[in-house]
Amino acid sequence: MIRMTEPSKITGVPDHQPAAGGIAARARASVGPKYLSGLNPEQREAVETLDGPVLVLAGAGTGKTRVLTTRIAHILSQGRARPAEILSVTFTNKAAREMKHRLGQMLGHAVEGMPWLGTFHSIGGRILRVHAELAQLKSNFTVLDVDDQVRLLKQLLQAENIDDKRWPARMLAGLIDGWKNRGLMPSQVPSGEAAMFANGKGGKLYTSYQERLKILNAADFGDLLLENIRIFREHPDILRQYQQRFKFILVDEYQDTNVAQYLWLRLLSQAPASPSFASPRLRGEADTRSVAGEGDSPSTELVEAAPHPSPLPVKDGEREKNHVKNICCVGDDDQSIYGWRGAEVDNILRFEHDFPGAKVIRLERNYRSTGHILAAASHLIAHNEGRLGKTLRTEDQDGEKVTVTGSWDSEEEARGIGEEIEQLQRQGEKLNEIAILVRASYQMREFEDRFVTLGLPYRVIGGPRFYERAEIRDALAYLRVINSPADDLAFERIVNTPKRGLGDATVQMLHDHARKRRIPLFEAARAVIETDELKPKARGSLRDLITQFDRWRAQREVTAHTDLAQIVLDESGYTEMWQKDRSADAAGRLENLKELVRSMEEFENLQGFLEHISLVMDREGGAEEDAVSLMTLHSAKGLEFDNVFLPGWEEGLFPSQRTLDEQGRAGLEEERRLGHVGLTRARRRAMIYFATNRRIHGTWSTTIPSRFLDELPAANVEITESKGGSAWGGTGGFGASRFDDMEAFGSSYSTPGWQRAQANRNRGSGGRSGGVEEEAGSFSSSSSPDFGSFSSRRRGPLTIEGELVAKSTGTTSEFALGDRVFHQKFGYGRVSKIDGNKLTIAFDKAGEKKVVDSFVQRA
DNA sequence: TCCAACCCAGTTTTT
DNA sequence: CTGGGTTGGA
Repeated sequence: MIRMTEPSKITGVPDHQPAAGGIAARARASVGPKYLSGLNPEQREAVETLDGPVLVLAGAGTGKTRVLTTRIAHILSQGRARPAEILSVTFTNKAAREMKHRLGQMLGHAVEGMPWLGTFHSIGGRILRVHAELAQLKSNFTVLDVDDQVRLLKQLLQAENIDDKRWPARMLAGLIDGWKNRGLMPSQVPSGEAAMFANGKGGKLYTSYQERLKILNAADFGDLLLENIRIFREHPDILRQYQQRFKFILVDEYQDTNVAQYLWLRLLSQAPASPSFASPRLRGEADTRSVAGEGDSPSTELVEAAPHPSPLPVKDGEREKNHVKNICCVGDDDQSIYGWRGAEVDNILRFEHDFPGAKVIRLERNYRSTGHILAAASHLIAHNEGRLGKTLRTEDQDGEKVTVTGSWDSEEEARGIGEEIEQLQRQGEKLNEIAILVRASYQMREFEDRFVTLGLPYRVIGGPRFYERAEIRDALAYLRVINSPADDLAFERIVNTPKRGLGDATVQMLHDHARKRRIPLFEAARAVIETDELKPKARGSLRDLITQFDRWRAQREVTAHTDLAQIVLDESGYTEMWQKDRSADAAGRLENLKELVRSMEEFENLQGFLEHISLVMDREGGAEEDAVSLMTLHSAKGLEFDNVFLPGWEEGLFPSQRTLDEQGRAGLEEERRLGHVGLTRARRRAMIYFATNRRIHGTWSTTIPSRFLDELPAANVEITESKGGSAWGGTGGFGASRFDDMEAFGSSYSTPGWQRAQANRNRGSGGRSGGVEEEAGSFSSSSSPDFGSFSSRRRGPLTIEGELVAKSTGTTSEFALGDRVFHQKFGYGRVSKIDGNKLTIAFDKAGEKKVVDSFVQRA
């Protein structure tokens, strides 16, 4: 059972990978350990070069994860280090899990867990908990999510009397996050930048934000690394301890590291400096002085500590090779797509400079895509200037050319792709092997509507992650308040959720009280209910809430933490709140809550659960069923599919105008890398689309094809007509030939959705220029008057339509007019019209929609 | 305190 | 055109 979200698909390590080429390699392979067999010479070199800094430039589909895991296995089997002496960092939990999984397979569970294999943040958090007191925290500190962060900043803005309309808390959160990404503590923020926010108050706000965090015993994501860096710099003995512990360091996705992560790695990667041995000054150390002397004049600090665009270069001769630990960074500069989030492509581009004597190994053999796809992707990315340069090659066949298809508008684009997917499905392709990769998430809607109409199963990848969902955060907030009564942010979050009549006024009052007496909100509440400052109603419900919390805390001693969570959710009325909710996603939310409680079992106790949850939780595994995947190009990184659709290649959308405006040439290059990532997701077929007209913010505008289309090599690309026949073996072009195809397929494949698609297709690309007026996701076309002009010309569709009519007059639908139904996407509604298996439903929330009956169930 | 009518702004996302 | 957030009335 392999599903798209399964770890095994994250990076392609195909079974069909040829044996290592080259006589020497083959000879070695025959004598080497078993895990080395099957590696190609470059991969093998990357695995076996254990000493000194190594940069593995691993192009898409070249077996990057395989190299990383095999390298760890090699280190262990060579006895060079014990599991606990290897630091191995990834960006995502998914990647970390995947590595653990593969290591387990490779080593046959011989090695008990790798304690230091994890994400930057989880490892940083772990280290910070050990030395929490050095960051004025307790070891059980809370990791704040974005919501908490923003709420806290809002309060600070209010306290400063800053108009949070003009200076939104979210913006400040972004700024602070950016500073932290760059490794800047409040005192190190360049004054110009600090002044940008709220007329010069930005820096001060950052400072007071940090102070508040300490009081709340909380850290945000940025702190997990930044506080590590601070501790390492201020306490060389502690740093040395970690330097000695980690004999080997491995880094995944190095191209995505930001400055803070870079500094963190740099500090850890230095050979432990023995007191008797004067170690050369490294980049990381140079900064130490400025931070250590925080009271010093700000000017020195600014000069030294504002590493932008990248920290100070290491001067030649500053370091000898044997002072750098065995660090191996794996990455692909051509897949760096997170610059806007603080990632510094520079880190990977400057690796050799930062780590003199570094061995650079290129993995260029691609085991994923066909020749045409690879050529197209390589050509495209070759237009970038800021890159180290790799040329992907494959021993696979050329395969099918990459197709480029123009459509009149985005709706036709969605129709065309929907149709093509059904075509592929007919050819026996699994929907799981089909993906649509969009630049911006708003493009998804059109496809969703289309797929709902067609009854085509699809799944959206990405979107809000599990622990980011409101219901999960609410539930966690309850548990946080139980765990630590001083967690004001959590208390504030749930004090009136579900509604208890404790609104802004009450909360404000509690705040005043708490601030005056310097006590947590919860304690303030306890005090306030003894007074008559609140109206009886509010006072009563606040008292009830506090009594409940006291009871839950008492229960904590005698109840398993999972049971406690269930009790809290039920008794607080939180479960009930969603049970009463009639909106479409209420059921899903209740399901998520169950999942949350279930997931708690993996942890020892409530404390342990809360400490890890914010770092480790991610979205649920998703259904196993066969479905088309719909996601952004960004979330597609690391995945692969046989068939990949790339819609929306238009100037302004892709490359995104905003990125171009804000980042200029660097932005363009990042967009191009995004295109490269998109293309290289495809194993066998890559299909690019562009539309001439697209609705942006509600208004239609004409667009021009993306410049990236011109950058594709003509030899590997085929321009098809608005619904190309040739892509799947037809004669191409429209008119009679395509029509024949339809007739041929009509007999064996005749879902109503498919038939509608045929009708729509003809309407959209043939007769009229638009389709603009058609309501998205509706069935209007199949019964609209102009269908006549279509059917009068040809017999085929008429027959199909005949069947459809015959079907609709029968009593095939299990639904009756006025039935209450539930739809996965639109929620509850009432059937207002029935036409065969097509239902018109007036949804409570989503309005009137037409859907296939198999998509709804009786409510 | 709560809900409904307005108004405005509008990529990409992990931890 | 949508959704989020704010404002105004009950």
